[in-house]
Amino acid sequence: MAKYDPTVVEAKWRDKWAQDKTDQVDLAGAKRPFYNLMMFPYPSAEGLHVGNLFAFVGSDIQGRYHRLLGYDVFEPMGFDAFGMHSENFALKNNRHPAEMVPKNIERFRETQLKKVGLMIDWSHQVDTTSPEYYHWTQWMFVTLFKNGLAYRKTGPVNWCPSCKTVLAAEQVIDGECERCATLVTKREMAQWYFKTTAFAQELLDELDNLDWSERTKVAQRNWIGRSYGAEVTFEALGGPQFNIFTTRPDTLFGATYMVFSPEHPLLKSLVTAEQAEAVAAYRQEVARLTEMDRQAENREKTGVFTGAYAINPVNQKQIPIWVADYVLMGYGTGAIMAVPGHDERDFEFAQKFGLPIIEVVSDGQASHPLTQAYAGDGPLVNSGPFNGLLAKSEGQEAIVAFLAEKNLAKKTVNYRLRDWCVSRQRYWGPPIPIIYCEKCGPVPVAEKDLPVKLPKLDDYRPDGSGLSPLARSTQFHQTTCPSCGGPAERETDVSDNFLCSAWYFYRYPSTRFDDRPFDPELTKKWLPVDLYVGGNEHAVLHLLYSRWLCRALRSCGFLEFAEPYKKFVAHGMIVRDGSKMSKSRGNIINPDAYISEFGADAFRMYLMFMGAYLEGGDFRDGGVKAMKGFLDRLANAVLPEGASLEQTPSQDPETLFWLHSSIKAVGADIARFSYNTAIARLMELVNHITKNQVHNQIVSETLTILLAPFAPHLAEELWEGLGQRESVFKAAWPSYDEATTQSTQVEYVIQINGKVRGKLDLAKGLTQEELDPLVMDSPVIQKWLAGKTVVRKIFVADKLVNIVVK
RNA sequence: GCCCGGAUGGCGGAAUUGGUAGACGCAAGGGACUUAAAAUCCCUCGAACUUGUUCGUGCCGGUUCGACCCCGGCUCCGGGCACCA
Repeated sequence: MAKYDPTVVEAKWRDKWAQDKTDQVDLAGAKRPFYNLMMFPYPSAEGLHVGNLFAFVGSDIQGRYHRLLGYDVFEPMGFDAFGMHSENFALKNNRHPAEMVPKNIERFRETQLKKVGLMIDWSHQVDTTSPEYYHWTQWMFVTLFKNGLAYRKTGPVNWCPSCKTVLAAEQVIDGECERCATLVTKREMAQWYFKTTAFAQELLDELDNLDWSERTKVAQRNWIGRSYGAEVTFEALGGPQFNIFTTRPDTLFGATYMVFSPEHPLLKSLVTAEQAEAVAAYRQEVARLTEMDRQAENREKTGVFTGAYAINPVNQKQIPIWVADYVLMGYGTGAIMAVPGHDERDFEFAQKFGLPIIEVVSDGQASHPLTQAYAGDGPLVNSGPFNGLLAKSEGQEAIVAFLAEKNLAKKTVNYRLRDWCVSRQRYWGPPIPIIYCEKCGPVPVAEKDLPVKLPKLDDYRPDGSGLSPLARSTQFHQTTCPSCGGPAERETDVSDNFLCSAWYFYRYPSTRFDDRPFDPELTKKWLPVDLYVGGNEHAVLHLLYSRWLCRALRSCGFLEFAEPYKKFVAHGMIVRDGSKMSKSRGNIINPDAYISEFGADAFRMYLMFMGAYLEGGDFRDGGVKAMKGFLDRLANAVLPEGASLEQTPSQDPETLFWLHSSIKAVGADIARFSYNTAIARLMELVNHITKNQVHNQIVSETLTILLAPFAPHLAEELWEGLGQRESVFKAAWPSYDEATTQSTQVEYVIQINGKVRGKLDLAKGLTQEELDPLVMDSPVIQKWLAGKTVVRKIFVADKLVNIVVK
């Protein structure tokens, strides 16, 4: 087969696959289930971008490869269509998301996704905006609420003034809104939270046992942020007791003042009359700051004395209590003991406000004024009975034990992770299924009344009032209490879009059930997901939320496993000509144009060839065309024009060597996601076949199967051309003979003092004794040995001889 | 600041355990075919010079018979965390 027309060939097989249901799997009857999941896209109006395709194709190769290995592969696709991305886009274009989103989905699916040659079982789609789906998203909420894992609380929240909604901590990136990069501010609001912190320890510990990309695990570990320390009880002079958290209880004797966070509830009762005004002013000033301002790098410390004193439990010293915004209410207890001698921040603060600095851990130098905080280890000094103990290894234990006896300290663990704020004051999301009754309080909507349908509001703009646009619909928010039947009001916020995506993969196998979110039998059979491929940008968002939800559902008795994904692989990012793709640079790749000109197969192969899949790649314009050229050569190597294929197996040792080592290498490369080298192997095999005019049925069939995961349309066409009736994906991945992959001849490298001086083509498996005379007699080596003394000879079997001379 | 990655020809990138650096491809140059071009095929392609030798995997040093690979110290780039006590 010479040059082929990808438009014709690909359309033919697309239709045939649809007609024959080639990509569908018998979920109930599958014997070797393999759940191959890719991160579902949000159907933006711009259409599928090349990053989506890069991700999908790399995942699809795994799906197709596993199918050829004999697995029943389930590779579903869906649309993550609720959320601010869709809504903001609709707002910008003055349209209604309920009209725009279905059109985008249609376009994504029909004119883009289906043309890429993904092995998707379209009979099990998920659309998070359909009531059949968000029925169960709401059920998740109700279930979590009933099991004490969802609660409502008033407190400071992250507010995006542009999106006019609150955000979860995970959605605030460098103080800015993840969606629109507007500076996030703090606002006091009543919001719904999920208790993510309830499983912080488990989520962290289990990372060690997961088969995940290491960098994803590192990101999660950082985010969960566990630190060991102690909670110590101080007493305010003539006032209440309060707790502080510290990771350095060994430095307790060095505490020269205390700091309360401006949001600390105890502050009001501590402040003295003289300082009340100053503290109130300071608190107001802090409240006005954006998150960005407050956490800005190198920002000078600010703070105000409260007038109150605390008693240090180790030595009964009275130390002043300050309020400062470098102490955060959301971490630990919102109050700290300040040890300026051994903490940089406290040191800076003490310097600025002239507070005393005491050295309690010796840095090994004789007595000297401290010019910076010393955070190293060393013997305790100025610490009464504890002097001389090694601070970190001995002092911590001893001082905590001493206080614990009086019930004034205990060892604790603190996490950076916060509970997940799930309320959103927006329109385009699943309404939170809660009803507020004056008598009964917050009551979940009865399961029989789910879903709470999102009403069609013509004016769905967020108004910044702190209430969702749904609050403007009396018809929506006025209802009756499910518990007592009295008049009640609905919650009008919708839930965070990340709730929709935290459970979608449970739904795929069970899309045909409308009386349960997921079927226990099918879930048992297909979950957890065997392989999940996606972008690392979700390392602490989607991946953490879905891990948490899995544990939550298990603790509620709905799942039998704790981790949703057996294996997660983070693919790399694509750049173009060495720089990031962006609209402003105008260097966005339009996949459709390449696909219509060179075909999906050539485009898939180029995407996989341009770099390491796990690292990402650099897209160069000529690449797709060159890849089409390779596919033409490959087609002609499989079905040579003007020649017929010999039907008996090839006897040529060189051809057999190439064939078997290609099978071995391509399989191994796919297994380790090294697609670029797998394709390079295919090129080498094609080069061998072409150069040596190998016209052989078995060679052609093998090459076709090796190609199939990468270029499925062309593989089908060639397979048919080879006289096969069934899909190539019903064939089996070829096996290879290990002995044949080992050639009998080996090139021995001869080094003199580690430098290559010659090569000898000899039989494999020679012993040092056999090889030695051959090496020593070879003229090239003789030349180098002349006038030298051989000191030593290093022999590496089947590889090299290194002669060390003087 | 702390924690992860990474740096290899003109370019994208290979190198499975410390053992031939530059696989595979792109671009470029030369040639064949052609009236010509396109397409295709063949050859060359890290650098330097004395043409068979020296140098060469971000920089400096070390270990080793031998280092892109291991160790110590840096520089730059990408990512994560960051006033988290």
